[in-house]
Amino acid sequence: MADQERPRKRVTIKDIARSAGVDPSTVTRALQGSERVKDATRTRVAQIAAQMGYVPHMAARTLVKRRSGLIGLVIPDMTNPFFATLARGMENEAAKHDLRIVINDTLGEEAAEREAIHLFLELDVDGLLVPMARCPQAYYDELQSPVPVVHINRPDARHHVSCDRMQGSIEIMQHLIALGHRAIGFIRGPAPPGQEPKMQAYRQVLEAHDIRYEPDWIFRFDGSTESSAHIAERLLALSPMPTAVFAWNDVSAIGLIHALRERDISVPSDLSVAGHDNIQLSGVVDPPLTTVAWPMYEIGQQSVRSLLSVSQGSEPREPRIPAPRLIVRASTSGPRAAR
Amino acid sequence: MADQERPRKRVTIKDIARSAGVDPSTVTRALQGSERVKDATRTRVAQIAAQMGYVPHMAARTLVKRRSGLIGLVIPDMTNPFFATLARGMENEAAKHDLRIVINDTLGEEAAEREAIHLFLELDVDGLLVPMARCPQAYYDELQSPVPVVHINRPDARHHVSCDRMQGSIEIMQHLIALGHRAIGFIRGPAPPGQEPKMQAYRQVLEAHDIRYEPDWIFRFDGSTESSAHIAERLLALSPMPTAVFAWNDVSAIGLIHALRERDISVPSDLSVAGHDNIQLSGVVDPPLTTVAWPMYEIGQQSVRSLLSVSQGSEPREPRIPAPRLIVRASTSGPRAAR
DNA sequence: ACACGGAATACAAACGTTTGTATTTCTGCT
DNA sequence: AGCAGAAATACAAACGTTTGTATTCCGTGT
Repeated sequence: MADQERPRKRVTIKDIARSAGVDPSTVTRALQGSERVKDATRTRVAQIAAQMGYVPHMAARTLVKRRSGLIGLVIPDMTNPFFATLARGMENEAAKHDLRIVINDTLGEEAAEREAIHLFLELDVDGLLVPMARCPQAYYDELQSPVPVVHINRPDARHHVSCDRMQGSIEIMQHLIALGHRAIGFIRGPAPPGQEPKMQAYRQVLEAHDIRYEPDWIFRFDGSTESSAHIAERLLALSPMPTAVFAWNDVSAIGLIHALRERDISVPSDLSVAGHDNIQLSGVVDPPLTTVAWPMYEIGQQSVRSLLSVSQGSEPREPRIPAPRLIVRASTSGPRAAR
Repeated sequence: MADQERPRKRVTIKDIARSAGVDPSTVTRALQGSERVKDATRTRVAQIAAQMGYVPHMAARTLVKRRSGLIGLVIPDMTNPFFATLARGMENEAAKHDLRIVINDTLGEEAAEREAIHLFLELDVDGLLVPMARCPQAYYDELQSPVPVVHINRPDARHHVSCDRMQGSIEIMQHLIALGHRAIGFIRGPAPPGQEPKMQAYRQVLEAHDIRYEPDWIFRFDGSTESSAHIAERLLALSPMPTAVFAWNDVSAIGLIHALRERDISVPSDLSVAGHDNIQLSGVVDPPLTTVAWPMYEIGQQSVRSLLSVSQGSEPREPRIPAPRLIVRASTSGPRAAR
């Protein structure tokens, strides 16, 4: 106990230099594998450094090189596995370029987002990756950013990587219609309806098939269990009742299915339900969800590549992102009447 | 287009000094709100700094102050909402002490964990927070760490914050037994059985009630759908069949329920299933899961507090963490025979 | 008028690297 | 042996802050 190891001084390059009997500058060069230092010296220095437990001091390096080798990632909601996958794609690509990703969570709050950006600016990151930014675009423009920013899924931004945000939803709708559904409800999320590409896709496909848009068939989900119950009630009160529902994400879809089952409506025999996002549980839930998977990993990789182009001053070529993928499982089937 | 804003030079304290007609040292002091500078100067400097868009350069500060104001958090699996909540508790507490949390994801891989630690060491973090460390304890000991480390849920570590890892499981088991179950199966995770507190709790409660331990009733879940199906098959092949199953986490419980339903076994009427973790979906799934919630947010807060004590050299007092909480929902009920 | 003391500010060194340039040390060639 | 040229290394300045100490400036009391 009480082993006071704390006031342990950091091993610096000078310590190594002294111990190796060379100049600090030779040590750096040796450690960097520079050609300018003799093989023998290089290995000797490396060995001494390892043995002394040398850890480079990023702050000092950042100071003189004027770049930190860090990329700041601003995550709105760590809880959402969606972003976790995105982050992993980024890390994978960043590693190839000797860059590291540091993450800051914002809880989806605008103030926290600003703070996160500020932290990263102080950290002198080489780039900023901002998925689903909360702050207005104007903020990112004004922020006469000394650092390149790439947004994810914000098509109006100066630099961005996005996959087609309507495509997956269109496929879901087409899938439902192909099954024979004509009366299809939609569950929307917290975003204003006008800015919701899923909603746009919903209306667009209806229109393409000459199906009338029914405002009564739009429901709003706020994340709570009560919300699901409420939607189920409203749904049951409708006549005619829709035969299918397209939910804006998997959680809302699963919540709805549960609320329906409690009311003796079974999915998909009485009503088809499709989700969006392909979260891990969507395949294991009962019934397994028909849903859409976005290529988040690839988007993550691509956004790092774009960031690199931007920081080299070259306009990144329009990124090619694989399309969202429709995943048909058991929560959708033909409507009762059509069987 | 092509607005070349990139080679924008950083505004430094010297720039402000020049513009304000004072010495750089006065600027720092003004910015820190030191008493040594005249009110008028202080406000003038602050104003100029704001107007010039000054952002402090952490690297420089870190260099001279020899502390970064950063805490490194090594997250094994960002995908797990469990850790997201933990991280938020940490952020909340850290903010109170002017500290910031930076996160690095390790995918649960040992090599990545080492790298993460190394990055943080380079970053000169003031502390390390390591939940569910993968690397052997010896690594953290040897790593004659120049920085305090607090582990989460690793009771054998020098400094750690953990909640009682058996308590919740004991309550689950007692709950099942109180319902009348005597034949209870257990689904274990990837960890070796000996190191699994849930398994220990399982056996301990059985023993306390003079119920014989049946090795045949232990199943292993690896995260896949097939694994769930396989467990269901094995379960059905048993005779007598257990009347309840305690699953080591919610995902495995939900997977099992699904596999059972496909085989016309309904939960809880034919078989009770309890989970662990209280993930968001556990309340919304069908049937809603009986499970255990760990106070991750509080653990997060406490671990930052402990880190602070450790870094001040004082042995942190044994942290008081609220106990895990049993959440009884619909996936458990009395066994058929007992009704 | 003078020294005194405190308030306000300026000076300068330091933190740990990197890097351009100068210097030394080799090597091979005549 | 002498020398050019390359190879290896040393020197020194710089990056943007902070902080201990020195300096200047003022008002006050005698």
